[in-house]
Amino acid sequence: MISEYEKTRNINIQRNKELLESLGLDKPLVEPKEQKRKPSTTSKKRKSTATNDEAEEPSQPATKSQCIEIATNPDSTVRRSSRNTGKHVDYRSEIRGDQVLPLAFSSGVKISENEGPLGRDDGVRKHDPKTYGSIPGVEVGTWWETRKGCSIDAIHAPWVGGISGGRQGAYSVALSGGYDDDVDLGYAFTYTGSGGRDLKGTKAAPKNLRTAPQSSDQTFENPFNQMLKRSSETKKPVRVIRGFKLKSPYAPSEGYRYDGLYHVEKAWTEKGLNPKGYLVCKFAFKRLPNQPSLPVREVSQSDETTE
DNA sequence: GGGCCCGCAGGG
DNA sequence: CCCTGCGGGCCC
Repeated sequence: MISEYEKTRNINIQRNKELLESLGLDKPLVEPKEQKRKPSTTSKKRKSTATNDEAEEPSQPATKSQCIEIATNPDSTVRRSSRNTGKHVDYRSEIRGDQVLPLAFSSGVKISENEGPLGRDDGVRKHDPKTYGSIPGVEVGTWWETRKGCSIDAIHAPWVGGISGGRQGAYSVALSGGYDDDVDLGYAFTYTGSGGRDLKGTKAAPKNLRTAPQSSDQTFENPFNQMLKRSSETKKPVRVIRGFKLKSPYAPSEGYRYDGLYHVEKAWTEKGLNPKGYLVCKFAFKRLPNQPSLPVREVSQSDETTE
């Protein structure tokens, strides 16, 4: 028995896929090369492309070779899971003891060995997140345990919000599975806008939430949705991070990963995947060429509730 | 697992 | 100031 929710979701996903196809986004511009991870033993070097300024120019994405050359530091690859926070897990002995590696590492979900926050530990930014294009020193594939790390490294400033931007368009977006009918092809994806959620709850039950179910239409009046629409006009590059909650083969198994620059190809509205069919703002993203290929999860996500 | 409630950075 | 938002921690 397929639930109404499932049915609507399948329809929406199909529609969004067709939309991406109609835009020519069903295939990557460049076929991803095979991801070879050579077990280098050279010391870690972090190339900081010292091209600051230029908030107007899309800065160059890091090349693939740059990322691969970063060596594996055995001590720094110890990965903590946000799900295990406060559980007093000795990750180091876990790895050295029984050779169990965290999934994010063993399945090759990372591209770069970079692990944030980079640079400073005091939480002060070295770079301004209110810029278009890449952030100096932060390679495509850089991984953080929490959204706070993304913020410190100026990749995506908001700790919760999915969209950050300015007058000429969005600076960055976070894909974290907030909307079930979004389609993620890696090199292209659909994204749902902000708003239309009742974050306060009722007077009787003031929840003071940060996220909540859809309870009204989204519109392009919403400043964040407006920014993304602007992006589709100005073609400013948008930084994209993918989070572990995203249901996609391109999602990291833990934490958040910087996946490089995308363009917003189209903005539209459609009936969203919610009980009342409230309208949502939708956006089609396309990844810019000449960036490291995205890692794919080996374990397929068979979390379909097929019963 | 789910419910609740919190700080925080950003934008108006 | 105010309010928002694809987190996260804690408690159960």
